[in-house]
Amino acid sequence: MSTAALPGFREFYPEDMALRSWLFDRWRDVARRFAFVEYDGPPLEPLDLYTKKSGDEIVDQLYAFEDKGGRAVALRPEMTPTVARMVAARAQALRKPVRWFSIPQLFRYERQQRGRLREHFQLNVDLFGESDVAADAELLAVACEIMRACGLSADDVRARVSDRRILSALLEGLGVPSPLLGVAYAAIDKIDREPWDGLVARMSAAGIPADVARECLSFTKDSSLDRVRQRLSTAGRAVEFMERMERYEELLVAHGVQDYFTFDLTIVRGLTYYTGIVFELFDVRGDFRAICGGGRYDNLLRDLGGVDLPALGFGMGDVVLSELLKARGRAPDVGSGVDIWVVADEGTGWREVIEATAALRRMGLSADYVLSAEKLASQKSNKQLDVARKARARYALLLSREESATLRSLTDAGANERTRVAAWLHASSAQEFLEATGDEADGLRALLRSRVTGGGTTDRPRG
RNA sequence: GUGACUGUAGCUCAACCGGUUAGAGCACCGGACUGUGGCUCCGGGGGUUGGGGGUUCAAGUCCCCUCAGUCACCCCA
Repeated sequence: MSTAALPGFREFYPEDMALRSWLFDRWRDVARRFAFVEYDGPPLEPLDLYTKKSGDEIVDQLYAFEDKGGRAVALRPEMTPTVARMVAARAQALRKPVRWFSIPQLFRYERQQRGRLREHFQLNVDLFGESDVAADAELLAVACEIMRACGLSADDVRARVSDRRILSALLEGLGVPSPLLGVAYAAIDKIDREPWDGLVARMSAAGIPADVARECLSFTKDSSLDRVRQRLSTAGRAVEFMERMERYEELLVAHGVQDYFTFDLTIVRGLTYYTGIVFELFDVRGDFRAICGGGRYDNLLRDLGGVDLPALGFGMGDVVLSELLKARGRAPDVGSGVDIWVVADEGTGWREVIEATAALRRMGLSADYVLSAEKLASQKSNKQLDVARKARARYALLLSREESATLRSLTDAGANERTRVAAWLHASSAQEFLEATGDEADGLRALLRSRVTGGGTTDRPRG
């Protein structure tokens, strides 16, 4: 019996955890800037929550079992049913529009591949109670600004945007009978992955004339807003959807994210509950799976037995995005160590080191030292500095007698300064330190200010 | 769930046609040296060659099974 981690489940060593935290920080920060607030729900849910609405294929891949009370339960595979239930329960009381986000860990039992595990963390951003297309644009802007916050420009990633109502109107206009729209969707979904002859053959076998099938593929493949508008000029309802899409693009310009926007009718999202504009984020080079996907699902809350509230949202997983960031060299330098390494020098010992370290820690700095009292006594200061460098400490504080010390930068040669330890040794906060030191210890003061104001060490791009 | 390919130290890789005690770099640990530095030198720990079975005088190497990973289907958080 193996006790290794289960297939498809990850262990986060500190360097992995640093990247994950870095990513979560960016997710939360952008969501906050867009005025979304964070919520969470249960990781374990009644099995029925998913079997009722999510479709059979998702049910096949559920982590489902019977608990000790005989209940049929499942680890959550997606967040949407949970948030729909939560919003529906308080729909009357919530101020609209409702802007919520969450970072749940989700589970699916399926064979793993690169970018697809049995567990992942997924940012979910949802907006309830607003049917205006402005909400659709706002939602995509969140996703695009997250890309920007991660250092990914429109040269790296693009949003491909579609609307199934436009696609279906177009296909029907081209001569596809409405009962066969599903067949056409399936073919269009594979438009870049399979030879067209095979796709046409499959469509004609299902009853779509071969020339119509070929026209469907070639038109959707190279569709632009202008071309589609010309083609749909006579179809009344489709024109309304096109005008909505054009308005959407204007809004994206105002949000400053139009560079990321691409109109692309070949996006066919799998989930059946989408009702309007849908989008996916892809890396431009096409090396990875979709980074993010979402859209409008105006009927879901009503269908789940709740209230009738328009809704839209997206999910963005941590796996593909992390891989993309690493592959493009945009992942942060996560090897950074502590702020200060305290060194015993000139006959000082463990007592002085620990007292100084404790004071630094109370100020809010991270501080470390040679933990073994025996080694601390025997190791020369240079040996301790080597240890500090290997630990990637940013500064070393060399304690000497007369309660003074030298602050030495380990990243910036020559940036040294003397400080009187006695002045701040008993400070219990950053504020006390700043008051006690006055004009002295500029380096320490600067370090402290950068730490207190949130200038982290983990947001430097890797070279 | 189906198929193909790949598994050697924490990482990247060696090991001739099947032939002695499976090696190297990086990383880690200890020491020497160096008083503005991410050196240099010496030493050390670390492997049931994914696991099990088989063929053979002899298996990291060949065969079978299994587990894991990668890729393509399926499908898509």
